[in-house]
Amino acid sequence: MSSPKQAGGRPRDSRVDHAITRATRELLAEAGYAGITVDAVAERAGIGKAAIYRRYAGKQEMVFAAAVHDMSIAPPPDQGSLRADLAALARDIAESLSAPGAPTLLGLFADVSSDEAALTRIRDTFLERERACVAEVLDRAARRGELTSHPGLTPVHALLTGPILTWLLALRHTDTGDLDTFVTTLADLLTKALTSP
Amino acid sequence: MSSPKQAGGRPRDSRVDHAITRATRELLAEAGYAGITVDAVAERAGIGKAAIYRRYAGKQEMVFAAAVHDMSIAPPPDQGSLRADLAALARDIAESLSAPGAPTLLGLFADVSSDEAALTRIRDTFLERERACVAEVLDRAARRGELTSHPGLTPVHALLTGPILTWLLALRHTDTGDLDTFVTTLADLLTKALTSP
Amino acid sequence: MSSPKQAGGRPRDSRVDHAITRATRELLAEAGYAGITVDAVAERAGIGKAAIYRRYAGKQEMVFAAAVHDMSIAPPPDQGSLRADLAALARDIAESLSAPGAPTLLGLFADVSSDEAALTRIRDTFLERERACVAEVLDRAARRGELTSHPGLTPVHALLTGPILTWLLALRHTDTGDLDTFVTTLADLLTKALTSP
Amino acid sequence: MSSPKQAGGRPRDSRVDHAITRATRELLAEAGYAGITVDAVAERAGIGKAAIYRRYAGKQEMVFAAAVHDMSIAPPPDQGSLRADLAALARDIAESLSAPGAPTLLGLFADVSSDEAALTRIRDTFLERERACVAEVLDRAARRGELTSHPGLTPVHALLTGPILTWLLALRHTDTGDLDTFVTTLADLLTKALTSP
DNA sequence: ACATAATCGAGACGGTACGTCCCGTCTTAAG
DNA sequence: CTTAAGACGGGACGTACCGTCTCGATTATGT
Repeated sequence: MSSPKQAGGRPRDSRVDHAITRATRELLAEAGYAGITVDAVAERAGIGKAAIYRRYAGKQEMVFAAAVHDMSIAPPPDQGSLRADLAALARDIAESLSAPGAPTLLGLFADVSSDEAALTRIRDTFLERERACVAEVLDRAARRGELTSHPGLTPVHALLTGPILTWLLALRHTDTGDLDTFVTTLADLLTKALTSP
Repeated sequence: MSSPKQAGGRPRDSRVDHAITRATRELLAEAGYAGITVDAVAERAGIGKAAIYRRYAGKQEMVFAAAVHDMSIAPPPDQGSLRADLAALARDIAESLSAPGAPTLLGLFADVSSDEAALTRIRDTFLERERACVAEVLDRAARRGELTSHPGLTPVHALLTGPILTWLLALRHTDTGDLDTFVTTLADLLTKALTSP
Repeated sequence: MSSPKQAGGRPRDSRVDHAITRATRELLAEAGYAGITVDAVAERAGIGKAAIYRRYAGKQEMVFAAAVHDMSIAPPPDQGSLRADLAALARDIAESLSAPGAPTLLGLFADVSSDEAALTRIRDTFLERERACVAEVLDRAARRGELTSHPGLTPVHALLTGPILTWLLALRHTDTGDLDTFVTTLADLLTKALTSP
Repeated sequence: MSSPKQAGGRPRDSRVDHAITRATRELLAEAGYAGITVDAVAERAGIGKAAIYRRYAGKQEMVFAAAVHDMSIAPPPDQGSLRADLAALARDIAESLSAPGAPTLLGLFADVSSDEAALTRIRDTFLERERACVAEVLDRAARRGELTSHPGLTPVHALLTGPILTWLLALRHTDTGDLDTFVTTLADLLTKALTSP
């Protein structure tokens, strides 16, 4: 993101970095991904546009940098069982994707969907953390003896994140239940799918 | 979508409708949702912009109309078992979401995420069809005696569509397998989850 | 300046042309050539920037079009003598170059001095009119018998316009006299130079 | 121009002064007044921008300092007659204004035309030298008895510099003759104007 | 010898304007 | 009333300069 070059000259002011990130997050929350503008971020942050474009190649990178910061996720503490671990992880993922995260992430994916390099960067930054959490949870289950095998990391990851994303985006308004109920049901179904012989 | 007013005067030219739809789809494939412009569609279609805005309320509606046409799905013929039915349905959904469907749908969702009315329209047009297919497949399983109960339509729908969407968008590049393998694994896991006691 | 293409489509709105020209002239008078901006012109005129860039290739062309309109010059009515004709013409030129004309013209010359094509266009539009006036005045003198020969159109033109421009730009603040006095002295000296054997 | 403060500390490096001046002149010749930038001068000179702003209050001063260095003129040696003196002086002035002098001077005048103080500084530095030369030439003529009276320093100055500036800027491309011919004609006409009874 | 102080190149800073692009609307003439 | 063409007001984009500032390093002078 930032240029690694920092030989001579005045160093970057970290207060500017924070001001950009904070302003971006505020405006994402207020106006959403579609409604954010670089000029508005600069004005809100009290900085010049050049300071933004010195750090990020464009609006997408700026938003990405601000958004992923809200989406940092860590493996949940061991809950004692696969079902409880999955429920905890699902709750974490759901929280990280909640407003304004999900639409922002979606807008980003849509915006960069024809830019393979940018897509890869987003994937690597955001998805890899989730993937590592999934791997940790499955490892624990294997160590407990709950699982002797599983269908692979990617399907489990997809079955965990995909339904949550879909529910938040589209099904929330259809469903009669709330997010907690959905997440619990999801963890339950996923546990069955993995532990069924 | 189209204006209901069409009393007297020259009737709309249906070739214009088709030209708009075809041009939109071509440009979606070439440039993606973020890269498409109304001017470009009009030029490619050899028509005027007014002809588009007479039919659609905006860019989003135009794209939506063109995109959902590729996404119409119907309940698959009875495959004899829940597992096979789920696999067939998953395959149909995966196909309907394949390029350029998924990023387009995402861009639309992101664009309209702050417009509740438009969001509802997209949801109702696109998701209801899927939901009906899921219901049909579950009904068949119930009639066969494979299922005595299930956790509700929405969770099953989410567990079917969500992982496919996520895999197409993000995990495809990580996974070693192909779409068919993933879809089969998904149907398998889902069957276990539903039929496990 | 304007594109000659005008086959189909909505025609240019002449009120927009006038609004641009008026706003440009007002802002030139208020802020000078260096202080004018395209955004300010658009705002003052109550139009979009695109309407300006549809007509002019850039700021320079816009300013030029507005400035030359103020600088139209015509041969003065026959004053009965070369001296009186020159005095009248000098007065006209001085008026056409007076604020904000002279600095504007200068800024333009400086701005485009490395663009031979633009320079030629300015020259042709502005200087040719003056040159024709000089020619007319010399012709009259020849018909009256005041002149049997003259050193050429260009030197006379230069001796008329050059001193006025220089005085307005630089010497006005040094000189004790006013513009009228200077113009009279100039016409007097020029008459002597031309009629001296 | 330069700050008078220079009590303690590291003294200014005169190589920096020369590098600035040379780079400014090179870039003026290449890109003209409108095309020159402070960053470009600094880069070309291999120095930092601060070194420029430590010496000059702004771009205009920097350019002015570099440009007038090419424009210093002195009274020509006595040529024995008013006509010859004027021709020699006209030639000197023409040379001092030749590329890139004239457009640069113009750009400066246009840029500072709303800044009375800067305008005065340019005028005093540049025009006063010319004015002194004109005075010297007229004095010689008076001492020779060629002139008993003249219309004042300012008109003569305007009639000498103005036509040359105008010719260089605008008429050069129209005229069939060259600068030498024009300068000779100018000196001739000016002599007639001054010596005619 | 060593602190003081102004210099140096490099480059980030807040601003401002540029010229381009697109949106959704409006205005033509032709059919 | 629809059509193709295209101008309209509005507004965001990303770039380029301006003149200021901050960094670490250098280079003289005054003690």
